[in-house]
Amino acid sequence: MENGSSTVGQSTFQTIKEDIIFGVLKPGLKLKLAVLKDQYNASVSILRETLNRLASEGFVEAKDQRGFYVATTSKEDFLEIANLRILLESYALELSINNGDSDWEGNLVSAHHKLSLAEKAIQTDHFFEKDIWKKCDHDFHQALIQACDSKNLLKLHSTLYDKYFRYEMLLLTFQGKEDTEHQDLLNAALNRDVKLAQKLLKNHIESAETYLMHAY
Amino acid sequence: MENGSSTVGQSTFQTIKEDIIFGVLKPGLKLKLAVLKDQYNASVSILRETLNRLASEGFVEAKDQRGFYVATTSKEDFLEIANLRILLESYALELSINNGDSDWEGNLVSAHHKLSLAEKAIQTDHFFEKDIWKKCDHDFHQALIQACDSKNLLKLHSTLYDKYFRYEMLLLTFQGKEDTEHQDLLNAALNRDVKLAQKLLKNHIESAETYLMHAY
DNA sequence: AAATTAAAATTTATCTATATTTATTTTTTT
DNA sequence: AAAAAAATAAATATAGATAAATTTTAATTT
Repeated sequence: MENGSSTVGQSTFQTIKEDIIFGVLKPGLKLKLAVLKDQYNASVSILRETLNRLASEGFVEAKDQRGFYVATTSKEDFLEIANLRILLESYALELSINNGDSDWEGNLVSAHHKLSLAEKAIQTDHFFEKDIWKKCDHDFHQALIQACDSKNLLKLHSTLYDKYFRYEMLLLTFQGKEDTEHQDLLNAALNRDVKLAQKLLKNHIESAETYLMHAY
Repeated sequence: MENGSSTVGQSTFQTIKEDIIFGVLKPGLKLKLAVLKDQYNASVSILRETLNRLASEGFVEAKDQRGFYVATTSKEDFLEIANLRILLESYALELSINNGDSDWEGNLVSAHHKLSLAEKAIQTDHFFEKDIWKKCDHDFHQALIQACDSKNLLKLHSTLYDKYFRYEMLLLTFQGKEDTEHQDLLNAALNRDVKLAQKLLKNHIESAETYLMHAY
């Protein structure tokens, strides 16, 4: 995973965050500075800055005087996150649908197209990179709510999405199911049907939710 | 403002955060490390950790390679925050009212009592510390939603509350108005009337909102 | 042998000094 | 006056040193 970020701090942050999301760094793992130093080629200061940021976002737990740990996972935590994602994404979706112009539609159609390509690829090509699909899924959901006109909301949603996605990665061997959910969501959004879009979104998140809960 | 926090990092974080919320550090101010070093008696490492955390929460803006700034304020930002607060706090309130046991009621009554004392004090005693009142108001709203049974939600709400509160501090000379809003909210919660409580909460936040918008 | 205590080793938290970039300001040149 | 070059300031990054706390290990006691 390349990281063209400008500073060492930025790229270390990105890398460790992704390693947590994709399960490379397992829940509960103690993040010893000396180990991370070698593993990520960064100094202690940079690592502490990074871990503080990640702790603030909730991907890392900072225990006073006894270091940092990868945030633990639980059924309860997952349900909280799923419900919050529904709440925020539904709200953002409504604003966005009522607000979106032709640029919004264009970007949305584009994001959906890329996503459907990735979904096809992932079904045939077994070695298709999960992180590409992740990015497409993320971009599509971002595109849906992009016109909500609230930076604060987009930021909150983005973090929540990442946390939700982490559970998908941890619990799913694969998200191989044939589905028209994204297509339906796209259509509802383009038809400016807020209620339907919200309903579909809720189902979309909850269906993954149900599926994931079995894995626990 | 005392800070009995365990580590230097924790207390520096608390102090700077409060200075931003209470307007000691003005919006847009450049936070030069050399200056902060003297001002807060902390080393560069600690300050960078702190500022990274605050940036992650949105109280500070981190510009790559050109340092940290106190987050700027705007009408739009304030409206976003107020609306998000209504969304999250309403949702949490519903969960909490449906969930709360007698402990919850007890804490709530207690928090309300302290708040009303502080509100009385602030009307007579002109030198009554704003931060005490702030804490009481915060504690009351926290107590309302405490039984929502979602750590993620409580964390998100807490940050949002602080941001909202910052605008109150920046724009309000004083919150001197006689009001029964908190009392009404308490009663609705104790009566387990979700709809009424949500309506009152919305009014509560929006009334301050209207008031603050005039100040801009 | 289990529990307690003492000692040693590890790790975190913190600060300082320093080097390296990058950004900004000032000076010089065209 | 605009562009280029030089000088300055500030942020970023690293390393190392020290103190304080935690964890592990060893020794002692019951």
